Amino acid sequence: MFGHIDYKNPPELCPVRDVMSVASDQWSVLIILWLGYFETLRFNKLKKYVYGISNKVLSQRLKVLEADGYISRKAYAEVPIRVEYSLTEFGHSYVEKLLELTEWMQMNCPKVMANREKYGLL
Amino acid sequence: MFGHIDYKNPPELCPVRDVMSVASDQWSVLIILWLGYFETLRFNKLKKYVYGISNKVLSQRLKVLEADGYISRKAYAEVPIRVEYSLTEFGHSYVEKLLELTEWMQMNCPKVMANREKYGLL
DNA sequence: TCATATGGTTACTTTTTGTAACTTACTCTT
DNA sequence: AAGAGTAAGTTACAAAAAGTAACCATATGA
Repeated sequence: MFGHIDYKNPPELCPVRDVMSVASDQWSVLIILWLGYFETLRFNKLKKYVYGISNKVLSQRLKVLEADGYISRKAYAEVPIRVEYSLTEFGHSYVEKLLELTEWMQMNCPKVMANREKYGLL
Repeated sequence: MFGHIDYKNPPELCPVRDVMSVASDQWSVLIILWLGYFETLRFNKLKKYVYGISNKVLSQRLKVLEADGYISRKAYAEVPIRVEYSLTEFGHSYVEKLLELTEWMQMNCPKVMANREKYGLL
């Protein structure tokens, strides 16, 4: 991220930004966290846990998360078809980092809410 | 985040999601990281470092980040006006967490790029 | 025969972002 | 004295992303 301080460099030279924008996307985070909690989840279950996500965005995110190597998709030729999503080893290493962040969030959430109130009053 | 596993609960009961969506937003992250690197930055400098951000989004983000308590804004009644942004103590505690995440990203960025290549070939 | 289930996709609408020009008020240049 | 420059934004308009809801194939159970 701070590898180059020369801000005139175009973002193409900072792939970290690109990688992060996928991995720390709001929905991606929730998907990865739930897959970390349950070892494997099917499409519709995942949709229920990641409350509020649409089919469209869920399938989009699953694709890019698979492409980036965080999750794996296994389809079983049954009827109706069964598809199972789970974290890869790489995904597991990421979810650990994410959990640290969410713990911080959970701890500091009340503080943020308080700040918002205070700010709103001014 | 996993305080309630009952996925039927509406997201209103999970303010962590709300707080995170502000704090882990793509642009917010970059703003906070740069303010962590330089103690204080003015609007236009910040804009140069956070490469690619627009005036509009920058000022939006600065407002919500201020409201949530991560940054503070000091305006000096000079001509032309001078405005300095910096992290609050709370913001500093957050940037530490963020740096852990970005270090992981930086380390694993090549792996993600490799995964993308592989995936593209199939 | 009609509804149900799965894992999506598609067309359409709404919301969010990005772009670029403009603002205010003072100072420096020509 | 006219015009340009500066700082920190704002605003109107265009483009991109996200949300909504209907639909698809296929088979099973009522």
